[in-house]
Amino acid sequence: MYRIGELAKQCQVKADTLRFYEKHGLLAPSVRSDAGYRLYSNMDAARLRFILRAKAVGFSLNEIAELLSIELDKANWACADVKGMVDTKLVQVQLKLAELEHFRDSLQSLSEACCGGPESAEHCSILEALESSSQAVRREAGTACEPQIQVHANNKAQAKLGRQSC
Amino acid sequence: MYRIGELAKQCQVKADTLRFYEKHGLLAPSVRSDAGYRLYSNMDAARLRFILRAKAVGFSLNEIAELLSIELDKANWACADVKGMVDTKLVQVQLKLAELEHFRDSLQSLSEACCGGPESAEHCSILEALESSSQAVRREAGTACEPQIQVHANNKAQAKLGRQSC
DNA sequence: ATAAACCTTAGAGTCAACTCCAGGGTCAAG
DNA sequence: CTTGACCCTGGAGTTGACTCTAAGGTTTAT
Repeated sequence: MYRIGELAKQCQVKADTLRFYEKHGLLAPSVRSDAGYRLYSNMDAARLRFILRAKAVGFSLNEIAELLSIELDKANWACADVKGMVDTKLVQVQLKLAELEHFRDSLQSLSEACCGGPESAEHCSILEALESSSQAVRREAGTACEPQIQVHANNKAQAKLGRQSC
Repeated sequence: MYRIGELAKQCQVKADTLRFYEKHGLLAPSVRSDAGYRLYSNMDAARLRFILRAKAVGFSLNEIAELLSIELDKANWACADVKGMVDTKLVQVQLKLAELEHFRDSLQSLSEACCGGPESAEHCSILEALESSSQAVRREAGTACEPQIQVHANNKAQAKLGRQSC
C-alpha cells in the first residue's frame, strides 16, 4: 500500500493531482488508514498508470472516466452496452494511431533528409516534409506562386537531384 | 484562397480558433484582402491540418509551435539544430505510438472477450483487460487480497477455462 | 440601397485540468 | 515531547485553449 505522496512520486504527478482525480471519480484509494490517510493498492496504481497513459495520447479526463466507468458499473450494464462502448473507443484509438503513424513518417523523412551538419538549414527540406505530412493540396499549374513557394519548389528540385538538401 | 469562415468550416473549427492560433504564432494567413480580411492559401490550410493532427494526438499548442518554428526560422539555424529538434519530437511520437498500440491491444482483447449479448456484464473480463493494459504489478503470493481482487482472480480462472467471461 | 451574412479588433468570459494555500492533524526520530 | 515531514479538507488561483461580446466595416443578393 502506498500513501498519496509515494504513489504520486512513483508516477511523477503531484499529490494534489491524485486528490483531484478522486474528486472527479477517476481514482479513489481502496482504503483509508485510521487517521484518514489515503492508501493506494497495486491495482489503484495500475489504474493510475492507465489514466496517465490515456491522457498522454490525447484523451480527456471525461473520456477516460467513461472508459473506467465500465469497470465500476459493470453489474448494471449489459455486455452489449459494454462492447459498444469499448468498440467506440477502439475506433478512436485506431484513428489516433493512423494520425500518429503519418506524423512519425513525416518526421522520419525530415530527419533522414536533413544532413545534420553545421550548415544553415535554409535549404533543408523541412518545408517539403511538413507539407507532404499535411497532405498539402497539389499546386495546379497556373496558380500564383509566392516567393517562398518558389524557393521551396527549388528545394524540391535539389532534393530530387541528390537527396542533399542542406 | 479561403476566407476565415470558409477555412474554419472546412477544418471543423471556429473562426475564432484561427484568430487565436494567429495571435499565438501558429498560423498566419499569407495574405490580407484590401479590406483587411484574412486570406488563407492551400499551404496555410495544410499547416492548419498539421496543427489539428498534432493536437489530436496530444501535443500542446506550445509543442506544435516549436515544431512549426523549424519551418519559419530555418534560415537562422544549423541543420544539426533542426535535426536534433526533429529527432526529439520523433522520440516523443514513437513513445506515444507505443502507448497507443498497447491501448489498442487492451481494448481489442476486451472487445473480443466480451460476448456483446444482452446479459449483465458483471462477469465480463473488462477488469482483467484493463489491468493487464495497465501493466498491473504482479501480485506476489502472500500479499493481502481485497474481496474485489478475489472476484477478479475468479474471473481470470473463468476466462482461462473457456474464454467465456460474460 | 438596404438587409443578411460575412469580416475586423479588443477585451472579457468559460472550461478543463490542475496547483496552491490556510489551518489543522499524524507520526517517526532524536 | 517536540521538530519536521508527511497527511487532511475546503476553497481560491493559475494556465491553456478556446469562445463570446461589442461596436463597427465589407460584400452580395434582391
